[in-house]
Amino acid sequence: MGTIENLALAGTGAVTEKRIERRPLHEEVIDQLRDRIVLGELAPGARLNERVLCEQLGISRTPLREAIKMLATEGLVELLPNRGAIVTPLKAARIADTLAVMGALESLAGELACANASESDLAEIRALHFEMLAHHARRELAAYFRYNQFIHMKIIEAAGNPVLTNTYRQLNANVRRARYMANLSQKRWDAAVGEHEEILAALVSRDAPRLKRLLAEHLAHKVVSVMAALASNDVAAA
Amino acid sequence: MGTIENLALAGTGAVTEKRIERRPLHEEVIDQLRDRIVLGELAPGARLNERVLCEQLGISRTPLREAIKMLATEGLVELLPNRGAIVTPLKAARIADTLAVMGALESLAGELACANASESDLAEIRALHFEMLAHHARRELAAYFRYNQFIHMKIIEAAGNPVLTNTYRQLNANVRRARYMANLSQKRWDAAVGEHEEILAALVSRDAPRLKRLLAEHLAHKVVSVMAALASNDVAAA
DNA sequence: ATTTTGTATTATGAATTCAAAATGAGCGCT
DNA sequence: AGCGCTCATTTTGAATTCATAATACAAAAT
Repeated sequence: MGTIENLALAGTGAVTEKRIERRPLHEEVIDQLRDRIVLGELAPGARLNERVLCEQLGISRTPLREAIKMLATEGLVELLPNRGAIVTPLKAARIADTLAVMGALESLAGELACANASESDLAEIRALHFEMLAHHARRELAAYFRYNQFIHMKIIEAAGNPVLTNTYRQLNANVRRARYMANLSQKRWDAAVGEHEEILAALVSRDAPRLKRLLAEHLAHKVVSVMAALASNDVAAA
Repeated sequence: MGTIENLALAGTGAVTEKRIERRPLHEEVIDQLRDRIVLGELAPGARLNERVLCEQLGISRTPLREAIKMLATEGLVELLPNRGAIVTPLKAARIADTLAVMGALESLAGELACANASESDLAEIRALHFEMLAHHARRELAAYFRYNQFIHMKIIEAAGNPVLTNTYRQLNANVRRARYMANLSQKRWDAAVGEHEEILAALVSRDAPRLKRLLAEHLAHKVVSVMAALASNDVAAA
């Protein structure tokens, strides 16, 4: 089937950069599983039954197991020797630890972003910010969260340090799971939006010290709300 | 055989908590490979031939491939679709990025360690420090490096944040490879030891701001020496 | 009734097999 | 001689098979 597409493209002469790309199965699988874990579809503590997952994904155990091993080093699943794997339980202490590390990284990112962000980076962040405002105005929590994430990731990326981006992304996956449980109050939601306004302003004016402080405060609030959400339905112990 | 031991123990009544523990093969393999990569035995850019490694390690391809996938998410190897894996090339830019992130983490660690380190943590760090001094006195570079690493890791651990420890450890593995090429000068070596004295003093007196500053300076020097070492024999491009 | 022990079942761990892609050598061609 | 092309070989990707450990269950004994 890919062949036909290629012939068609060859005929046009317009080489769209759409490479054929057959992604390795383990990549496909890891993305699927990661999504399902982050969205809570695979709940914390849930067992990963290889046979079941194989049938659901329509693959054999080999690439599945490779994906599970990779998710384990990402920290999203835990390997229990001879007893398979479970989705890493959401422990309050661990989430708190993760957020602390993310705070340190955001601080670095703020500093670097003020120095290195391109004008187009800023434009994009501003655009995402307005999209987020739109969803806030419409009280669309899920969409708001998504753009909120986009903005934070984009700020990190604007720092221009791929290692930083990667590290942050991995840690983030682990707390995003908790985030989906956090049904933040209207007041807190409004406040968070306000904080984002300030963060954007600090970044645009490339005021690193102020940006760092704002990011730190923003994170501190996030810690409170996430921990509160966890406390309410924290049961998943090891 | 385990049975006999157990019977013998049962007779004594002294139940030593020595569990049998058979580690999964992929763990054994990942440790072996990680060591060989960090020590440079598997050089940056080197291809990982599955058949060859299987024979050397005396295992089948399945656990080997699992280990390789895990090393890939750790960043020590790169996966080239359909063409296997190579040891991640040491690029100066990437190392610099990694060190920047580690700096942010050390800063956090310093703060937390001043607040959370137990007295036994401090005692252990002091002990390691003296071991390091001994190797410095004898001009045993490799042993010095090892204890240097121990000390830094122990400070991180003393912060009492397992996520921080893990994250730092992974990043560290990536730069340690470069470190082995750094044949630092006598003068720099002596200076580094002096810095460690100060770091220890700041930690013992739990002077967080001072410790953070000292760690930052120490890292800055490390950046210089590592980058210099890389520049001299930087060839391994992707 | 409860606990323990033996057995059957199931799930995971690892090796092997099969398939597909990439590499490399030889060959004909211009 | 240089170049591209085909085909054999090698190597990786994925599925399957085999082995072993964990679990569930039933029966027997206390």
